[in-house]
Amino acid sequence: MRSDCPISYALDFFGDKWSLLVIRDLVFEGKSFFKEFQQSKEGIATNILSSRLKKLEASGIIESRVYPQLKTKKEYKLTAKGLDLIPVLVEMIAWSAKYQEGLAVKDNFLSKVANDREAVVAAIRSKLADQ
Amino acid sequence: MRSDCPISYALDFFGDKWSLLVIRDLVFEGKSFFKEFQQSKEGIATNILSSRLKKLEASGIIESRVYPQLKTKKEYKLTAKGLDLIPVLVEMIAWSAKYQEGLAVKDNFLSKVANDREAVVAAIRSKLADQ
DNA sequence: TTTACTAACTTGCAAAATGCAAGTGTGCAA
DNA sequence: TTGCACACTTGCATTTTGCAAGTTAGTAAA
Repeated sequence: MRSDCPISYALDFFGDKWSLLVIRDLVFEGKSFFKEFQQSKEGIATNILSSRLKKLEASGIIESRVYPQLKTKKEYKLTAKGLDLIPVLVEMIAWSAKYQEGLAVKDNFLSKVANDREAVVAAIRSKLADQ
Repeated sequence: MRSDCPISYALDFFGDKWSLLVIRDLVFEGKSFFKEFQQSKEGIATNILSSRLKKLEASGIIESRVYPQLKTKKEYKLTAKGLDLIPVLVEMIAWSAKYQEGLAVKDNFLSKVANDREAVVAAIRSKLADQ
């Protein structure tokens, strides 16, 4: 930890170009497996992905278990601490959508967030819980 | 830009360990000058600070002008695009405060955010506007 | 039970980013 | 015109990242 600043604390967890993309894949893309993360369009290298998954797990943001149906696979999922990052992601999406056209953001996302941000977060959470 | 994903887009701006700390200093610490950023407790190197200020300015998140009272100084301030990152910072602070005790977060910050997040953001904005 | 296949890493090495110390250039005040 | 403050810049060592090529272990068909 670099200081007692909460922003600095958060950046120690996901202040890089890749960690939040893994979390994005878990939250919005329904991904759970190493290979799925690897196939995301940003193209993360396998060594970086491996180190990020380890760091996120050590940080208590994700957890993993051997996938029962195929024991060579590991299944990753968000912990409560990881799920609580959804509001951060939502604000980042809203900010990006406001300042850059053409991003992959659903049409009425901005108005939904402006109108009832809590409901947007709750909807994302409940969709995840179904899986 | 690595992809059309809004999270990825945002990370291209501030997906590192330093950019958001500069923005934090601008938003919460009332800092405006190179030396002030440099003196923050995390200890940013001058070359990194210089490159981050340039990148943030090129991105339209901050702007600078020669400080009239002392022309060797440059004064940095947030643009509208930068000010719109306040909600992201607020969510990050709330997340950190929830999961780590002892951080420098005001006592009732969490309850204020839970109770009326918009008001918290508006209060930060209006305090900044006074300067 | 051998062979092939798949998934999740690991390793080696080159390239890029970062950290640190020591400069440089410009304005200002004595 | 000397000294100083401030905002950078430079050089170099260290660290992190990116890429390609392994390695290990479970699975499934021959």
